Amino acid sequence: MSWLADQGPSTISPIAAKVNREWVEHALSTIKAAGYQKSDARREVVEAFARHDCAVTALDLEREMRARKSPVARATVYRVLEQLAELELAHRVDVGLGLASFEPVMPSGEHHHHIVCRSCGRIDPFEDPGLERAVTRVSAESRFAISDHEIILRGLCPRCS
Amino acid sequence: MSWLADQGPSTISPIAAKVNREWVEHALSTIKAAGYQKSDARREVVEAFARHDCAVTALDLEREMRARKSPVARATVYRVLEQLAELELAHRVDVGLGLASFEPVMPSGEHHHHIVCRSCGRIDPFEDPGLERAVTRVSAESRFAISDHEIILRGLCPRCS
DNA sequence: ATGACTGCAAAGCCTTTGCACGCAA
DNA sequence: TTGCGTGCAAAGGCTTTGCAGTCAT
Repeated sequence: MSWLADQGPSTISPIAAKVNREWVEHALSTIKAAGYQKSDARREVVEAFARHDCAVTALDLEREMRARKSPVARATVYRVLEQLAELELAHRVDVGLGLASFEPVMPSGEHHHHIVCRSCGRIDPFEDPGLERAVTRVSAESRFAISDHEIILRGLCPRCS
Repeated sequence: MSWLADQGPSTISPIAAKVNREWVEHALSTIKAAGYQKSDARREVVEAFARHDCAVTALDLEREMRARKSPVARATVYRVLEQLAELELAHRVDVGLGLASFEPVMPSGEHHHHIVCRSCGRIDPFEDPGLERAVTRVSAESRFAISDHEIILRGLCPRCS
């Protein structure tokens, strides 16, 4: 079994949706406040990222920007994503496909988790308040200072089962 | 921030504990039943693996076996772990450190989840029946045929916070 | 004897880093 | 002008693969 991604776009984010302007502004102002200077490349990455609300990889973003004729160097994509993660504007999620993916952090605090098909790699997001409460309780009981959590369900999607 | 592991043994499994004979026998018989033939290298890997009850990487196992003067080629370690995963004797867990780790699957079905320190990389296991019930409920409600789940809490360990 | 398994080395892939150039402030 | 930011290419690190030799059956 190969769990490394192949050449093509990952199944994580097949489509590029409309950019989330609100999030972009939130992100850009946070970035500015953190002392970073303004640049086209960074804005491109932030906007490309803001078209997603579920896990995307750096390589996906690179491909999308190239397709839109606003190419940004791969290294820069990684650097910007790293900065976003540092500023808590992005969370790294690791769905187990061997490559890092990220998703935007909503200021509202709302977030979701992932169901991954072990056959086709399809990823669906889900939310569940009860589960969320349970995780929050466990986090509070822990001796760690928990700031984040990740839940992944694995199985076969309707089509593959 | 570098999230790739460095050269040394990962913090995931600092010590090699006593081998779990019971699990080894369970594994070896399952492997045999699956049609694989007997070999020293495979047995070594299975035994090394059976010394762990939390996440270990292929490279950890390679190092441990070499330290025990029973070296097994890296490629073989990966191949055996892959076979174990296929036979559901091991689960791949992805704690987000950029390398794949595995843990033995207990026939009893008991399992735990992980708390990862985002500063030092320390990984603690935890169990929580209430959380487990919530995940099970969500899994059942999903349209996927869920066979497995993974929960990761991230934050700062007592020493780092 | 036949096919499976191992070890070694090379290749692949994702990610990071070094460095020279360009741009923001 | 100063130094941050970018692009390119090379290096790093984990994982996989090809192949020849060895071992189980």
